[in-house]
Amino acid sequence: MPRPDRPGDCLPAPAEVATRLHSAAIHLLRRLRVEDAATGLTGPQASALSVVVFGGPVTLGDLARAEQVRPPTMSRLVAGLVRSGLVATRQDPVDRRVIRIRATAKGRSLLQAGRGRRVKRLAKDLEQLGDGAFRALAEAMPTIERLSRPSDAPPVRKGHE
Amino acid sequence: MPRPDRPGDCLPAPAEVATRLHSAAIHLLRRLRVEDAATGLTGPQASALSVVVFGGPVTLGDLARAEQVRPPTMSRLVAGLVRSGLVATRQDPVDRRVIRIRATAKGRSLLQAGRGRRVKRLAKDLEQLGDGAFRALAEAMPTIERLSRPSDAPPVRKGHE
DNA sequence: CCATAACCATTAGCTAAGCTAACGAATTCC
DNA sequence: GGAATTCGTTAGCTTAGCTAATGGTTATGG
Repeated sequence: MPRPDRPGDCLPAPAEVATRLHSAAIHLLRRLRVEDAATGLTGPQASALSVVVFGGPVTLGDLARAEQVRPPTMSRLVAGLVRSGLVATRQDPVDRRVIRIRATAKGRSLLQAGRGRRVKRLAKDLEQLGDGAFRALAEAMPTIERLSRPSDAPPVRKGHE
Repeated sequence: MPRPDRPGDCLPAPAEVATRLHSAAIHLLRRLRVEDAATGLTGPQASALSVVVFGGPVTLGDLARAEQVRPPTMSRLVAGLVRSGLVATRQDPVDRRVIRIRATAKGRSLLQAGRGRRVKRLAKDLEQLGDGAFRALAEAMPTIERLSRPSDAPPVRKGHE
């Protein structure tokens, strides 16, 4: 078992980390998409729903910014979620240009179910990882999330749990 | 500065790691897509080209399996790469059903250029990470790649450098 | 106080990526 | 040699992204 953080071992080049992270992200999403299909949600829909569930009532523009997507794209995503009864929109009474989007009870429970399903899928692999590898992953998560967020992170609380 | 791997600190729940990894992968890809656009390649095209460049001549079916995609999808991706002159296809002389896909010189140099551009984008963030965070990320990379690959990893060498 | 500017969301129209089903060509097997 | 299998492609659909243009609301300023 290699001692990972001894001071002398050579760090990989940033170029290599960037490329491998890119490739890994693509393939990870492809794997998880299989599980997401079971919820009836696509990846982007699930991600947007997560923001709505944990971030409270939010406007479409905020949601688009949080998801790093253009307003028309988010408009269509939200339309799908409304059609499925997972979120509800309401016109803001004070500024009638904006709409407030909030999750329904159905949306909240579906998100929980999706999480359960995704976990069940990864559980096997996470078990096989061994304590060291899992710990390494857990410790890298904040860094990965920071990299995944644009340099000026929006104030919208992503609220994963 | 927190000492990260002391034995007593609590590990996060696998459910949380799974969900956060899912979300981070989505957002990371969205960020990198901006840079990929500069190469004229989309994410899936760049990923497939990477396999062809480092994996040597490969059949379409192998490529589809390596990229976890159905043959028709890969067929279209390869067609785009051929149209751009980045890969060349040739019929296998012994089994004339299969085609051999290999990278052109243009394809190899474009992949290098794309890597450089992606690195330049991430370099700023990687610098700001600090040594500890970068090291944590580097150490988690093998684990992430393992999670991103289907349980029975295909024998095709992905060869990221 | 009304006109113009700015802002928010949507519509229209495009491209890319993913899928299944069906098919043509080539190989293998009996 | 004919049937079954395998490989790749074609056809047709859905979703996700984008830009440009539009309509409705609010803010500004002369």
